[in-house]
Amino acid sequence: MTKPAKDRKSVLSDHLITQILTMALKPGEDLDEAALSDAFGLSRTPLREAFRDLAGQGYVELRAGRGARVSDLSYKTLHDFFLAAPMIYGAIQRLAAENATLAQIDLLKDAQRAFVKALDTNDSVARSLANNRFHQVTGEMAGNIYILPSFQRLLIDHARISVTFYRPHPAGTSETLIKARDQHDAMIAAIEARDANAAAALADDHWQLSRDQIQSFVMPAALDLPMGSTS
Amino acid sequence: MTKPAKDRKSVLSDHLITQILTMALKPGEDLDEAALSDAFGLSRTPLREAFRDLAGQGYVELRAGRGARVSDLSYKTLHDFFLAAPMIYGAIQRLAAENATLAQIDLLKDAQRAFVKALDTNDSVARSLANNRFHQVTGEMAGNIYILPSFQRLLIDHARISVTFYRPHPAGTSETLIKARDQHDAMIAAIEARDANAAAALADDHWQLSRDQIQSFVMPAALDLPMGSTS
DNA sequence: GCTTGAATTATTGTATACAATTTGTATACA
DNA sequence: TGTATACAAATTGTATACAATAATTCAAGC
Repeated sequence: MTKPAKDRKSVLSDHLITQILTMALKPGEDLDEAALSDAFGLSRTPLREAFRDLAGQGYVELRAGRGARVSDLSYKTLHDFFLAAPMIYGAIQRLAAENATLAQIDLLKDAQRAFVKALDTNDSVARSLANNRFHQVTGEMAGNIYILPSFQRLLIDHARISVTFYRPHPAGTSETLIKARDQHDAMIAAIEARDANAAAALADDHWQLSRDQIQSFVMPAALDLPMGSTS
Repeated sequence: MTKPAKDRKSVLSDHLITQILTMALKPGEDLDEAALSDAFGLSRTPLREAFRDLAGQGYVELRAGRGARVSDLSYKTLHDFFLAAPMIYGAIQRLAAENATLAQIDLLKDAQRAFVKALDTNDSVARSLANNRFHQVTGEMAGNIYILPSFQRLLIDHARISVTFYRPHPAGTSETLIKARDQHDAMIAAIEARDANAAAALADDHWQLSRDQIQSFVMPAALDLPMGSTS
């Protein structure tokens, strides 16, 4: 009845990845070898190999003699993030438009359908993962092995930052999310039309949107009430 | 007398890294666990961990059930390389100029001194490694964790491509290498002056030089002899 | 009461034994 | 002669035992 070890290992990896992307495992949190090997029915050897794989992809950090912990997400990284993201995403979008196969375009449409569906459910975790999936596909489309590593790391923290600076919207889907959805649609159109410039420009728009979202979180719109009023 | 295992492990990693960068281990060549664990006095467990670390950094590839082999270097990767390199190196140079500490600038000067020294010795392997070291330092200076992963992968293949397309020069140091040396000096000056634009422009020049070198290798200058002449 | 330091405990790192998979080889058959 | 299949050998993956290292506790001294 028990699945082969190979499967258990990838189940563990997938589990940790989603936990990290959705911030269920917080940055800096450390991973307990004993507990996880117990929980997933793996001995420590393959478990530690999984940790190393995740470290190579940037999900966790391995400190000698002190085990693995979830990668940091500091103010410094936030700054670096918004510096690097427009350039890398722009390059990925441009290359995606130039190189995407028809099969990949179908995958992107599937991803977008899942994203739109997630918008309806109001499940912010599902939404973030669906968005992550969408951009992962654009990365596959671009297919440049030198740009991909940086892009993947950006995707990790894109998801985590989105969760951090997400504020639940009172009623219906927020304007920001509707814009994001429309931008995704425009990206698909640009890629399908092989219009690299348009795709790159859309990447910029997408980042403007992300920056705005965070700014409005840090500096919320002033309440429309006179000072000192009691509710 | 035997050193602690921790050291043996890093010795192994360093050894493999230099072997791969200098093409002593060729792309696609596979690494023998048994032989290496024997040679470096390590059991297979830490050895396999080292393989995974190197895989995460892009030196080797791990194929399930079939061990590790040195990362590929195909025509496709060559194309991708020259597409990505100017953008990434430009960004690194720009950020290096903006963020380098004085201590790091000293390190860069040390690296350049070593590079110049290697030019004199006519040892192409030492030269390539010294050049690699120089650019590694610029990466540290930039200090952007999102751009670094792609930059590191470019550095690996920068070294390997240089070795591949290097043609020994008849007498003295080749013009290309002298130009490269001068560009390095200019980079140091730009970084020290905090001139990000100049630093970025120098990255472009550096790439033009690399492209020229490869083009002259692929398309050698025509021999100045009439057809059919006998030597 | 706080700091320092030794002893204890917990956790991480390595080695080895065993299981599972893949690869190579020889033989049978078309 | 070429292909398929069964067996053998080699290699890779996992589990567990042991060693080394880091963290914690508790007591003694300042």
